[in-house]
This record gives sequence, C-alpha cells and structure tokens, in this order.
Amino acid sequence: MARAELHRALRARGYRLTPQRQLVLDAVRRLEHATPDVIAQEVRRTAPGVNITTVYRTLELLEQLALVRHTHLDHGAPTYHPAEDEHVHVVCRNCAEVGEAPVELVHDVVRRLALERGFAVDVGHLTIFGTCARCQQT
Amino acid sequence: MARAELHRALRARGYRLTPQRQLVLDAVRRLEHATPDVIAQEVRRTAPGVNITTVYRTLELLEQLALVRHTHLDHGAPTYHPAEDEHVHVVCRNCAEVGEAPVELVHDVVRRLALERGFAVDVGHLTIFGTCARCQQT
DNA sequence: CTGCGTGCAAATTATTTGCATGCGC
DNA sequence: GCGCATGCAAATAATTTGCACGCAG
Repeated sequence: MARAELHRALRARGYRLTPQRQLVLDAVRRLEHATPDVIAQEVRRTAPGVNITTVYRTLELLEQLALVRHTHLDHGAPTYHPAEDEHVHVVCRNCAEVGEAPVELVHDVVRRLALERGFAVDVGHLTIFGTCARCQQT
Repeated sequence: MARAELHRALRARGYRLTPQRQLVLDAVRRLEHATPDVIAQEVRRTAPGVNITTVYRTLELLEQLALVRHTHLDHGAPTYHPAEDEHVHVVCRNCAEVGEAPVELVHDVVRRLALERGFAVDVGHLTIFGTCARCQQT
C-alpha cells in the first residue's frame, strides 16, 4: 500500500512517482536511522544505478512531503528516519549507539518553552547526547 | 588571569602554551557561539597569519582540556563556546537565532534518563530545535 | 637543543549545481 | 510529446593529513 500512498502524496503537489523515490522511501523505512550515504548503498542493492545525488534530492523532497524526517547525530551527519514514529533520539557519544525515547519524555520541556517564550519545539528533531550505561563502566 | 589558567591546564597534560592557543581560547570566550570558521576570522583580526588548520586542532585540544565545548546547531555546523557557562541551546530553524536556556530546564529529563536507563546526559551539548515566537507569526 | 606546534598544500569527505538525456504521465 | 527527474561530472565547502621549519620549555 505504501506505493499508492507515496503516489498520492507526490501527485498532490505535482510531483511524479519514480522507482528511485519509491526505493529511497523504502530504504529509509527499512533502515530506520541512516545517513544519505548508507541509504544510497541500501537502494543500490536493488537498483545499482541510482546516483547519490538523486538520494540527496529525494530525501529533501520526502522531507517536504513529511514522509521522512532527519536529525543530526553528533559529528554533524544527518540521519533520516520515517516520519511516522516520532521520537526523541538518545545517542551515546562513546559507542555511538542510537536509542529512542518516547516524546512524552520531554513534554514538560516543550510546554515550558511554549509558555515562557512562545517557542515551538520540534520534538522529532531532538537528540540527546551523553553516555550510555555500558560505556560508563570505565 | 586567563593566561596563567590556560598555561596550567596545558602543562598539566604536557602541552605547551602558544600565542595561537591563547588567541583561540580568547576568541571563543569573546564570541560565545561560533563556528571554527568564524573563530578563525576573529583570531586573525589580531594575528593575521593563523591558519584555519591550527584553529581546528586547537579547538579539539581545548575541548579535551574541558575549556570549551561544542554543539551542533542544525545544518551540522559545530559551534564552540566557553565551557564555564553551561546551558541548553534553543535554536530557531527558521531565522537561525540561537537562544539559551538554563540547564535547569531539562533537569527532569536528565534525571529520568539516569534512573530509567542509566544514561548520563551531556547537558551542555543539548540543542533544542523549533520555531521562535516571531517566526510563528506566518 | 629537542621535539611539539604551526603553516602550507594537498587529500578527503560531504554536499550541491549545471546540463543533456530519458521516462512518467 | 512535454517537461520533470535522473545520471554524470564538475564545483563547492568543510575538515583532515603529511611534512618541514620554528619556537616553547
């Protein structure tokens, strides 16, 4: 069904459905957290010809359509993930493990920033860095 | 006094005090939030010869010494700031304005992550993205 | 005087852009 | 058939590395 869904989303804004776009979206959904580079590799497992440029352009497009989202996991590399499951990222700076936490975790913070300064937090983009339990046993 | 302080921090770990290192630290403290590029420009106002490479290397060193810290303000550009005033960054994705909030804002989140999964949050590295009050008046 | 720190240039990596061709509609 | 989307190559940007010289200790 994902195909029809994507087709609809694209056509609603005058874009075309192409195999590449389908493949990139599929890859993002399958990988869950991945950089453009890794996504390109995944796509190429099925369609070897797909250019990295296309992946970049497609990710940008899919983000506009609110089908995928991205955050910055340290070192500045953007990672993309499906838009459906909105969550906060919890990343260990030591072992680089990427965890998730329900957005509920930061509800209070969101509410306070809204109240105190009218700031609308983009929860899905939030990443919390630190050290995981395992890596603390130095 | 900053000079002696830096000298001590460096020597404690076997590093040397150089004009470049002093200048970079000064620049970070003066600018408060800046990218390596901007820091280099600031340093060059006093010492035109300083190479961007040195700035990168020095920032890395100063971070090891816990004299400066960095976070990623969207688009992945790292910004450095003095380590003293620890705070959370609040960044508007629309106008790119960088605000600050006391770490107290996220105390609850920190406590919960520690309790629930033994994760030690690096508060100084935390950046919250969203839309500021002004930019919401679309 | 010894070798760490620096400047410079070149290498890498990540991302963007221009343009001609091809495929979705 | 029309024009958007793609592939390719080159441009740009950001950061890292290798190396020889100079200065801090």
